[in-house]
Amino acid sequence: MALPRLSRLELQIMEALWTHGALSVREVLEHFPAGKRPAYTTVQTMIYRLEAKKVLRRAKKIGNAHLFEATVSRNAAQRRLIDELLGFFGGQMQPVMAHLVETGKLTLEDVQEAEKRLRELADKKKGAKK
Amino acid sequence: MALPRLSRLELQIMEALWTHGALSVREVLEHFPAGKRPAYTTVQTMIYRLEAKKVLRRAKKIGNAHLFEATVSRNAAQRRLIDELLGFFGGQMQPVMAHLVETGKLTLEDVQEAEKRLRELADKKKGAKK
DNA sequence: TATTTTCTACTACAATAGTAGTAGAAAGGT
DNA sequence: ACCTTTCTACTACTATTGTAGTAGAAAATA
Repeated sequence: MALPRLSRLELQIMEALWTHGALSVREVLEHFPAGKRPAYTTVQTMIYRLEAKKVLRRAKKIGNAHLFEATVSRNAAQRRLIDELLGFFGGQMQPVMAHLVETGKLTLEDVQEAEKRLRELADKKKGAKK
Repeated sequence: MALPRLSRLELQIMEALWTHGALSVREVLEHFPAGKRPAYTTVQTMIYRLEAKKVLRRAKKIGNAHLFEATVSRNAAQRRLIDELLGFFGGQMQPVMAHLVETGKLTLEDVQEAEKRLRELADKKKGAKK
């Protein structure tokens, strides 16, 4: 089964696990920006749901608390997100790039790095074919 | 009020309006890929909800049918989507770019165009400052 | 060991999203 | 004018997401 769609809150929780490894409910909670922390049991519920979706599992137990760890990679989840976004743009990347450039989210280094990669891929393809 | 978050189905409906202008419920329905068309009233319900959110309005009436048109631009909606995506990546665009390149979603032209834009912006900034 | 704290396991409920049926008005065709 | 089709305006129900309370077990601590 492909990895399921993760909601906003679910992703925030997974982020904590991807970044810090196995965590308890309380630790996940504490990785939320103070001020906008949901209730302890809210995080707990979401973690249980993520467990049901099998994107995380109970790794071990410390004291009476379970530690949860991600079972899907951040990379896979990111790809899914990106692909969904692409869906809306029907493959048309110009507007996306344009917006990223205008708002300064994309640096010259980012772009040059991408260009280098593209050229490498192009070369490899040419070499392989015929 | 900022434009509200639009769900998947809502975006699909808006897409039809952005692309084809004012449409009736039935016309929007027909712009769904045959095979995965929801019921007529499903589309109708979503359109009513979009109307409540004020992202579209009744433009005119042809026969007994209303024609609906978008009141927010596709561009604004796209920006919102992109910004949301950025949130998850914490501004780190490398993984996004990498994925786009690997999967061939980004062409060399796309990247070069972006690079040109970036240089223009850089020049303008330098000129303005000092 | 008695008390307090902290967790787990459940349950509950509101909001949003997706899906669609029904009744009756309006238009269209014959 | 009458039957048929097409719309509108409501209503309804399910699934998902976000949010959190409660009861009781387990651990920490006084």
